[in-house]
Amino acid sequence: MFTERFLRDKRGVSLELAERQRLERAISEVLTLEPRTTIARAGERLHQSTLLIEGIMSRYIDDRNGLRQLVAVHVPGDFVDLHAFPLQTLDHDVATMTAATVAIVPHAELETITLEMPALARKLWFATLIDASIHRAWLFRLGRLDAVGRVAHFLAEINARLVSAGLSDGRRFALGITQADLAEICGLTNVHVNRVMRQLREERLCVFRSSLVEILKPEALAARGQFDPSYLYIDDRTHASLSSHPRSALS
Amino acid sequence: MFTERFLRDKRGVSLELAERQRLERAISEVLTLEPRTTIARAGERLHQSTLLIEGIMSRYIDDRNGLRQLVAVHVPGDFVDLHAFPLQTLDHDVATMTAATVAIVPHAELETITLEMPALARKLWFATLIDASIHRAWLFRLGRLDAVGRVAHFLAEINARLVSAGLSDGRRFALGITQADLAEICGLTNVHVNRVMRQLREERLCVFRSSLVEILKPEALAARGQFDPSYLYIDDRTHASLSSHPRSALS
DNA sequence: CGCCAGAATTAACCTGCATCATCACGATTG
DNA sequence: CAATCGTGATGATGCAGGTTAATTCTGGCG
Repeated sequence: MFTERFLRDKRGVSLELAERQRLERAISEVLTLEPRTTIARAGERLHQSTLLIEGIMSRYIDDRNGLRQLVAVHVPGDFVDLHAFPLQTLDHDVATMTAATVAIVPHAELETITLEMPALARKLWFATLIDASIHRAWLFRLGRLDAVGRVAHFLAEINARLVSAGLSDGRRFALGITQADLAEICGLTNVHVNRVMRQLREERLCVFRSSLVEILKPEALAARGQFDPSYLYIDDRTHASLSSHPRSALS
Repeated sequence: MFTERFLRDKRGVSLELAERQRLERAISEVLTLEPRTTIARAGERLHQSTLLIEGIMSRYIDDRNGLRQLVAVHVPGDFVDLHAFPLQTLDHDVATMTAATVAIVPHAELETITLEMPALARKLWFATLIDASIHRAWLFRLGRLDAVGRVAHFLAEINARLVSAGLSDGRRFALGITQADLAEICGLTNVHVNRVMRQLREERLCVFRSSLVEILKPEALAARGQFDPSYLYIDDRTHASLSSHPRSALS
């Protein structure tokens, strides 16, 4: 079951058995990829999309000076470049961060699905809109938070998403990325990220060591980053405890 | 024809006559709105979406201190909160910036369209993905550009979009927003935006006065903001001249 | 015509983060 | 085993942009 984590725990759109089976049938191949492998470049015409099964992937935009801004980080269960199906070409590059396993879904299959299973098509649409929602949270992060807040917000987000994927217990998780990656995510320099991590460590909020993240005070970390998980559209029943805002708790 | 500008000049997805007529029929009412009117709040359950016919609208996320980060600015022809149809609730607020005219489309109508006209449904999906693409360009802007670059990038973007909507000649356009709005868009303070505008004026790149924008050197402005319009998915035939990158020119 | 509110402008001061440089540690390679 | 490289850690210095506050400018309106 390669699609096991896709849309798992997402509010009101869990897949029907038939839909899941149809998606499984749509997979043409399963690949393992090396770390730091680019699988799609901006402007290329794409004829397939990529469902991430294992590992961490990223999407990024390069600037004139070779610096890059990450615009998305993907965890297992994410349909990384599903938006390439309606868009046909992308505005950014797509790459693995760690070693990864991915399932390839030809656009021709998605085409058939949109014609034959409109309810499933709607769920695919929904999945791409969650990515957009995460983009907006990242805009908030870059536009309104200071360095410590940005890192705290990102770590709280990735923790929530990994909990949802069954890959974090809410306090500890493996995240095979470096401080330099964190810098490209948060719009900072790697030097300053290092100082931020020290501060988070000294405040006993969070420890990041050799790609293992340990969150000591989840609520305090979320509060420091003004993190409110509602933009992730995770089903409330499963994870009422991730918020820094009481109003998001189980009602 | 309220849908006249919707998906106009968008690469490969112009509407068929029947599709446009179907969309027109889906409109339940047309409203005029005051400036600075909030029409949807984060978390509310929505049962309709809003097509912007005239005026400028925005979407924004508030922070703890009452500061806000704009995550989108909309021009006539944009289906402002179409993503509320699959998502049902939004992660942000939606408001007018200027006085505006909007067409209301009930989600029940969109529901019918997805069942009966899958090709049109795909184009609606496409429209929401352009918004996501713009989000990514904004992430690049906030993460990698300095203050002057951010403002230059935004003004170049909004110019390109208004050209596409037939509301700018490529050099001059009305944009009923203040410097404080610009600050909320670019993640700056209004004081600093003022400094930036003076610099752009002194460098004779762009003049912004009482909500009228005049771009003196479009190419230089785009270059200063590293603006490459390909993320807008505008049909190349119509606007090959907006880029700062030769490779985006008419081929 | 004077009044007023919102917007733009400018100045003085301060700070968060970039920049540049160096060093330590562990893993990988020849 | 030395050499190299990737990653993390830390100090010194400078500047872009934030903060605060005061002063115009502008358009609308009685």
